[in-house]
Amino acid sequence: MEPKQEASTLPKSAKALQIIEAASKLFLSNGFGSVSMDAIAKHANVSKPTLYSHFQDKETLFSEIMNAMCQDAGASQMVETFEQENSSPENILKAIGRTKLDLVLNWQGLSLARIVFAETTRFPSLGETFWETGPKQYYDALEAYLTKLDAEGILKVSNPAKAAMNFDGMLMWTFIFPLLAGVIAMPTEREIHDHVDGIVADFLRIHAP
Amino acid sequence: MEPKQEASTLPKSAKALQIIEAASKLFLSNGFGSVSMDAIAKHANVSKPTLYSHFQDKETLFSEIMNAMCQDAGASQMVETFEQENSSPENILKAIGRTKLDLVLNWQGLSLARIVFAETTRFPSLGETFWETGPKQYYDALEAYLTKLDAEGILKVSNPAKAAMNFDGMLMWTFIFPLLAGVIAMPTEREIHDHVDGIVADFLRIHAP
DNA sequence: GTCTATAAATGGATAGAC
DNA sequence: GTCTATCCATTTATAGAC
Repeated sequence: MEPKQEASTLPKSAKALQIIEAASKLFLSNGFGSVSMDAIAKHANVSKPTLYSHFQDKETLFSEIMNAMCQDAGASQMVETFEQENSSPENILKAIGRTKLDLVLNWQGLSLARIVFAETTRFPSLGETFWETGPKQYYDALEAYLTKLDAEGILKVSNPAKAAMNFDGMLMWTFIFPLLAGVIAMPTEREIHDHVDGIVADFLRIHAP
Repeated sequence: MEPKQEASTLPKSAKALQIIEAASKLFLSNGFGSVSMDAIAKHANVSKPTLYSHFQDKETLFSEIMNAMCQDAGASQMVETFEQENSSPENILKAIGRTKLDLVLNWQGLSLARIVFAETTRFPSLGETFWETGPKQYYDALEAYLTKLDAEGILKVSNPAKAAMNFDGMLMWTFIFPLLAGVIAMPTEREIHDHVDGIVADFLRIHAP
């Protein structure tokens, strides 16, 4: 077997991609335990031996897929928006808030959170990858921005790290908690918009100089 | 072992209680999928036919136990503390905050949350029971208290329901989110105490008249 | 009512043909 | 590399003895 110039990202064959796609969907929908390798093979339109030729076992498959998903979900969106210099802190914070909520408040984001929370005791790397690639980057960036606002005297933020978490807590909790408990429907864009405006107003009041 | 006038609440035999106790522990530790009826029978020191004579099937057993646990966890602690009239709003809010965090930030509370979030799609009644018996009662009581403070002009709370959620969000998020993701250890009493003080200060600043 | 033993089905993983 | 067919362990659930 000669390696051609095929392997650009990583040598993933078409079958492997089929498997990953099917498994992702099934794991997100049903968690780890109640998804069988039979079901994955069936939905991917491959046989079980093919499945096992690409992935060592079920745990490895799950770990690889979920870690990749955490990275995709995190890396893509958390680096932008912050500090288009020509906008007011109020508008920047609103943009940050809406970006965050848009990222999380949808079917995939919620499912990912469910899985991470449920399976991180059995797969510790899952929680770590999720945290490092997602929330941590967000909090670090937000903390840096708040530190800057404090240094410039625009806001008074004595503990930027705590302030970032509290901002995010107010932002998320109203929606994420009842959503995870399954007692409300996904909020509309309008609801999200209004909520963010309210939270930013509260936050600015807390940290008024 | 003769059953005397034991059964006060509901006719639960000794064996049934053994089963419930063992199953509760196992479900909390491992979720629904990966706990087998064999394991439950074994830990309860009963045979499988005995297990099945008391509970129709695994799903029913899970549902019954978890719903009962949600009720226990909710009913016990949410009704007290509010409004010992002789204390300042600041101190009452701090007491409320500490009570809530003490209730949730422990091994059982966290496990319960994991299960509810993970399994509420398959067992919708789980999320509903959890919400109605726990968080909802808390938020209703807090909302009522904030409404009163607003009416008395002590604080300015234009939307008490939202304010209650935001208070709880700031209170919980710092701990609950990284705990669920498995990336921090359980906070100490000291950390909780300091955090609550900070949150209450922020909340009072938001709603200063 | 409770247990031993087992049925019936499904799970993860593999041998061997193509 | 892929599939058919299968192995073996485990799972849910029950029949029948005590």
